[in-house]
Amino acid sequence: MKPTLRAVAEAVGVSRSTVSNAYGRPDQLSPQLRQRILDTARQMGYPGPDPTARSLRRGFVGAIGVLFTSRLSYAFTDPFAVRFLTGVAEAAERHESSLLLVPLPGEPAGARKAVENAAVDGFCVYCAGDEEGILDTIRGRGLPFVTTSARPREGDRWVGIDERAAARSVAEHLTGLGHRRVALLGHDVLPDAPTGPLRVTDVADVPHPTTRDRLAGFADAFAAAGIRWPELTVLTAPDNTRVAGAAAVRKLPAGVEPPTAVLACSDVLALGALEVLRGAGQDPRPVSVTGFDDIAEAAPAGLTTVRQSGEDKGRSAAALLLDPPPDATTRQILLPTTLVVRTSSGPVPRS
Amino acid sequence: MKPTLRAVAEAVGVSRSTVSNAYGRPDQLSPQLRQRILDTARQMGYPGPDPTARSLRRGFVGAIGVLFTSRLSYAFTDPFAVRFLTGVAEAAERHESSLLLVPLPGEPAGARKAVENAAVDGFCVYCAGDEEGILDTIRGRGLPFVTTSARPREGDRWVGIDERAAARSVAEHLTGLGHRRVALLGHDVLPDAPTGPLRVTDVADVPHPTTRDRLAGFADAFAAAGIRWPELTVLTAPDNTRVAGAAAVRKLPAGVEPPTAVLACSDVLALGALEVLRGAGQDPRPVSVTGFDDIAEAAPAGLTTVRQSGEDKGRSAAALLLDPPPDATTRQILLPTTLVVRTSSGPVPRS
DNA sequence: TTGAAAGCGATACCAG
DNA sequence: CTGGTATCGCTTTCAA
Repeated sequence: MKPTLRAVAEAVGVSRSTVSNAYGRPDQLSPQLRQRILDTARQMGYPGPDPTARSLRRGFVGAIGVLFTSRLSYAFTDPFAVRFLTGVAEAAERHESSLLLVPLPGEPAGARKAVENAAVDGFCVYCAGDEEGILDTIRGRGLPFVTTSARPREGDRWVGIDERAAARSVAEHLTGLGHRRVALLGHDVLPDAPTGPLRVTDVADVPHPTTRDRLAGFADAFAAAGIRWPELTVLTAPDNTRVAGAAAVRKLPAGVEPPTAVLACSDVLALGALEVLRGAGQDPRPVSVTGFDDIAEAAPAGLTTVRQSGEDKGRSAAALLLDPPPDATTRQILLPTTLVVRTSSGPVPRS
Repeated sequence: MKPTLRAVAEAVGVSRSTVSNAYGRPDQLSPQLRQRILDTARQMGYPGPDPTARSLRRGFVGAIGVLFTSRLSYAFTDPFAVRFLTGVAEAAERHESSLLLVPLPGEPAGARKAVENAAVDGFCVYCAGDEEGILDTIRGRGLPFVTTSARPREGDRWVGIDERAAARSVAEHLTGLGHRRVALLGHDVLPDAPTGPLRVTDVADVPHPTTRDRLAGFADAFAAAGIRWPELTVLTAPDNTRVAGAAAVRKLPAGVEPPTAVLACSDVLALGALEVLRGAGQDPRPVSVTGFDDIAEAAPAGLTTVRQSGEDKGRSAAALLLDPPPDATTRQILLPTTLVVRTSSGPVPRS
C-alpha cells in the first residue's frame, strides 16, 4: 500500500494541512520545512496528492470530455474528426488540461451512463447523432459543453459552419456547369436504410443533422435551377467511410440516364465514389464528383470540395469551453468555408 | 447547486446507502423502492452519483491514460500514432473504459507533474523520448503500465516489434540490389543537431530509442555487406514529419557522390524524401527510398517499407493493461513485421 | 431488505 | 507561518 498524505504528516511531525501546502501552495510555509516534507515524502515513496481525492475536494478535474457519436475507434478513421481532435488537443495543451475520450455505446441508455460517469469539467460534443439526448444528460449534470453540429439553442456554446450555404455553393458550381441529372450521396440519410438509392420525401426527415443540412443546401441550388427535390437521386451509405461511399455508388441503377454528377456530403464518401466512377471506366463519359471538408487526401485526388478547417473548429470549441467569453453573444462561432474547385468536376459531357 | 445523494435520501426518507444501492446495486432493494428513489431523484434534478466521489471511494477510475512523448497535438498528425490510438480505443470500448490523453509539456518536471495528476487506472506509454523518467513516475504511483518502444525491464508489460531485425530486412533488400553508398534518415538522431548530414560516432549515442534501434538494424545489413558505420551518411530531421524529412534530404551535400538510396526510419520521413528526390528531378538517376511502418499513404506512393500494424499494437497494449494475462511470461508481446517491396526501390542505376 | 457508521485522501478556512 | 476542524460525495461492510 502506498503511503498517504496523512502518513507523511505523521512522519514529519506536522499537520496534514502543512503537507498539503508543501505540494499545492509553496508560499504558505518555510522553504526549509517544505524541503524536509518533500524529502521524507520521497523517501517514504509517497507519490504526491491523489488526483481523485484532490479533484473531489477542489471540485474540478482538469480534464475535458470529448464525445463522438460513432464508435470512438471509428472517429480516428475519419480524417476530419482527427483534425478536429488535433485542434482540441492544441487548446487543451495550452491550458494544461487533459482530454477524456469517452466511448459511447450504441444504445441511448448506455450512452447516457457513459456521459454521467465521465469525470470531466465539461464536454466537447462532436457531431452526435442522438445529440439532443446526450446534451440533455450533460445539462442534467450541470456541466458546460460546446456543440459543433446541430443548430444550437440560444445561449449554448457552439462552433460550426453554415452547412446549408456551403453545400449550396458546391451544388451551384455544378448547376453552373450545366449539371441537371445528379445524385446526392450522404450517410445515415434515413434510419436503417440499405445502401443505395433512396426515396426521400422530405429533407426534413433525414435524421443525421449534418447530412440533412448539406442535402438541403444541395437541394437549394437545384431548386434555383428549376429542379425539384423528387427529381434528385439520393444515395445513402451506412457510414462515413470510403468503402461505404464506393458501395453506394455501385448501387446506382445501371443503364438508363445515369447522373452526370455525384455530390457527396463528405470527402471520404466522395473519394469512395471517385474510385468506382474512375476505376473501372465502364462509362466513357466522366461523371463529376464533389466532396465536403477538404481533407488532406482531397487535393492529390483532384477532388472539388468545400474547405473547412477541422483544427480551427477543434481549437475554437475547446477554447469556448476553457475560457468562455464573458458576453453570451460571442459564444457561437461561425467558421468560414471556401469552395475549392479541382479537376473532379467539369461541364456536362455532350451526349 | 446540484442536489447530492444525501439530499435525495432525505427527500425519500431512506438512508444514503439505500439510494446508493438504487444506482449501483439494484438487487439490494425492492424494485418499488428503487423506482421511487429514482423518480424523486429525477424530479429533484439529481444527476446520479458523482463520478469523482465514486472513484475515490471505489479506488478505481475506469479510464486509462495514454502518453505520447511529443506534443499531444503532434501525435494526431502522425498516421501511425493515430492507428495505434485506434487500436487502444477499440480495446477500451470493449471494456467500457475511457481514454485520458494527457499532454506532456516539454520539460521533464512538467511531464512528471502531468503524470502524477492524471486520474487513471494505468498507462499506455507510446514511444516516449524521456521514457525512463516517465516510467519511473508511473512506478512511483504504483500504477500498471504498458510500454511500446524502449526495451522493457523484466516483468514490465510490453508490446512491440523487433525493431532492429525489421530495419535490417529493408536494408538487406537494398544491399541485395547493389546499393553501397546510402544515406540513413531518422529524427532526433542526436540531441539538438541541426537538420541534415551528421557525424555519428556510435549508434549507441542516438538518444531516441526507436531511431537508435532502426539505425542499428540498417547498419547491421551494411556491415554484412562490408560497409562500416563511418561510411554511412546519417541525416537527421528535427521531428517525424514529412516536411522535416524533405528538409533533411535537401541538405545532402550537392555534387560529388550522391547516395543511391535513402533509408528512412519512418514512412513519413520517407515520403518527404521522395517528394524532394522525385520532385524537381534535378538528378536524372532515381534514388531508391524506403520507409518504415507502412502507413496508408505508403501504398499509393509506391513506397517500399516495413509493415507493422498500429492497430494491433494499440489493441494489444490496452488489452495487456485491461486484462493482463496471469503468467508474467505472456506479458510481453512481440508483433510481426513484413517487408513490403514496391516501386520506390530498385537496383543501383549504372553510372 | 434497510440503515448506521466508518472511511476513501485530500483541501481550505480560520484562528493561533 | 502553522495546525485543528469540517467537509467534498459517495460506497461498503455489518448488524438489525
